[in-house]
Amino acid sequence: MAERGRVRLIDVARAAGTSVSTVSRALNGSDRISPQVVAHVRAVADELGYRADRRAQEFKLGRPRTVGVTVPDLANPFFSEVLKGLGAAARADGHRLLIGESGEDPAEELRLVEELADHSGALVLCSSRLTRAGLDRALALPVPVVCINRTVKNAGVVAIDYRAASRLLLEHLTGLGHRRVLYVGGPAASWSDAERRRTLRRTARSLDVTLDEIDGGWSGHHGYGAGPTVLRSRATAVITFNDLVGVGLLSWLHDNGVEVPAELSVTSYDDIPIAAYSRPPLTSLRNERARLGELAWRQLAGRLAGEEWPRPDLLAPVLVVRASTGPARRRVRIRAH
Amino acid sequence: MAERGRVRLIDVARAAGTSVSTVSRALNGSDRISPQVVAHVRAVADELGYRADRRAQEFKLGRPRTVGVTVPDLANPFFSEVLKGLGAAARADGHRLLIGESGEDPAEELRLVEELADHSGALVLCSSRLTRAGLDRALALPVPVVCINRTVKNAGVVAIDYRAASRLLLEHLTGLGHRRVLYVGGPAASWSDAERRRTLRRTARSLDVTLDEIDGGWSGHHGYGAGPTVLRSRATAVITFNDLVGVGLLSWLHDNGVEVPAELSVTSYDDIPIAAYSRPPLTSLRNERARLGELAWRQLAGRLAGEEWPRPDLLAPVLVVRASTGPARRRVRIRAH
DNA sequence: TTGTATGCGTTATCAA
DNA sequence: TTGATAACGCATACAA
Repeated sequence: MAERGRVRLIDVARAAGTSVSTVSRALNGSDRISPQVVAHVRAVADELGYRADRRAQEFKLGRPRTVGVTVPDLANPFFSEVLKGLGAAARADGHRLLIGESGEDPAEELRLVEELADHSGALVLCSSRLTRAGLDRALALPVPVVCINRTVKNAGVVAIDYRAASRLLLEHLTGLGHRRVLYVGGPAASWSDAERRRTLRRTARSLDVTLDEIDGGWSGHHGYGAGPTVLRSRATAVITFNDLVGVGLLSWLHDNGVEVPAELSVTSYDDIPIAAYSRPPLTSLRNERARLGELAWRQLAGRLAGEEWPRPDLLAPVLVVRASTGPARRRVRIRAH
Repeated sequence: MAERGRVRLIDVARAAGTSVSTVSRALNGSDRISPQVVAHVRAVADELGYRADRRAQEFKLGRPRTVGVTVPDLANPFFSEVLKGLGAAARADGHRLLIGESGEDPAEELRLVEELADHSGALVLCSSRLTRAGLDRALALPVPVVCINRTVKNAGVVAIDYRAASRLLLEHLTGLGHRRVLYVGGPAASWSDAERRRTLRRTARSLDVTLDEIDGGWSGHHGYGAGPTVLRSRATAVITFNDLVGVGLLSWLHDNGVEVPAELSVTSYDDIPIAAYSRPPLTSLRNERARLGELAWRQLAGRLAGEEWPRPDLLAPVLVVRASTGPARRRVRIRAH
């Protein structure tokens, strides 16, 4: 019995010799109804294999219990973890996740957001690549929006505290004697990357560290490709946009005979699981990604309950020191290449 | 103007001085309608900022254009890629992805499947951990189901050709002189793991290779933890369940002074991006994970169009040989530990 | 070509 | 405590 022959409320009512309202009440546990009727209706419903049409229910009831989420890239472990936390929290409150991937493309993300909004009661934008105008359109939609890793007015905000993060990183490096640091950047439209650069610059100034920057990306490929530029620089320590980039860079350095950390220290943001198993293991900033997702749902749940947006949730990262960072070497040796 | 003040079809009709059906037809591009009216209605609709309620539309029209997907673990890059391919293909055909994560738990997966089925027009189970009985219940749902990496009757099937995969791996190893191989397994309820074991055993027999097996898991942690057992074994080559396990194992071997591949060869399944950047780079079986998702959607699309299930799509992997495998050493040196 | 009226499956309002 | 009926927002068969 395919979709067509589906058992409806009225079928149960007929079989039970009663009305749809009674059946509805019996099944939904209303109080103003006799226990015998409830038992009878339940029995009949079971026998017929009745399953309520949840779509019709939600349509009638109003807001869909679905949370729309956009991520730039599903293959990035950072977002996987955020989705995990978000999904678990939302699910615990009876909500589902509708997920869209923008492919790092702002225009596509905007299409996605409008599409998702049509089927969701709330929206979460992970590391949104939306333009300022695009974001305004998103916020004008008739659903509450939380941004993860992007600060925005009139919306929920959950983000990593990059100010604290950058300070932890640079203080660790200066503690090891590094005075010249190179930052290998991330995706162009990334707020996180902009924020990392901004806070690194600021902190570098206050710590009297010389900070150079080059463009990069988000994957191991980008890190490997940055190898030659890194080597040509006069930096004794490198900070990469994330661990994937860091691991890619480590790989290039190894292939080209550069000792880490003896000749060059490498460190990065995020501390995804693989960071512990790279060679050498990567010093990285651990952040509670799953918690980002969880907090996003908390904010949404509050908002849906009629509350105002709370203050942004800022998550402080923890520096996990591993073997990829060590004392700065005395002299920068320039190699031909 | 929040959810309440939403502009409906009837509002547009009133403002345009016409009826709902005319507006509906004008907006949906029906043919039997005069161009002037269309223009007028469109103008009014724009002015009012009308956006059709897609939920109501789909409710009225019937099947939801949503694909429900379950994965054991969102943080596993294998599934991320599958989701990518599936999402892109489904989206190109106007469908969205409703995603649920089972946490490797068969009972949770069953709950998830029933929940997703309530809101989807089709289901994709990625590496389902469902019991036989659970799977039967899933297939009894009024939506078409495709299984990725699990063979099942009366459903769509898209899978990696593990028979070919295992043969590629073992032939590569025997070509290097290995006669004794150890397999570090995956998650308990995993069909993929069972299939890898089955095909490895069979191929090992035909190639006269001695195959030992130990239990493992799916993460780097599991691989690292398997280190001592691996070392105690008499194998000259190790095959791990996937690259994450492989990378974890490499890390342990390095920490304990075991040279790879001089003393031990390591290889695995999947070839996720990180495999190319591990130290040493991992010999692994590349499979087109995104294509798995894409093919799953193709099967569903056909089925939804009224066709029968096609034959299972089997994807042949390609062996990517890197530096983690080399000639078998002559003697197995047993170390104290 | 346009308008009226019905129904999708459910819940909620109102009488009985 | 129950039952008939009106919504929810839209699309469409049918009537005009």
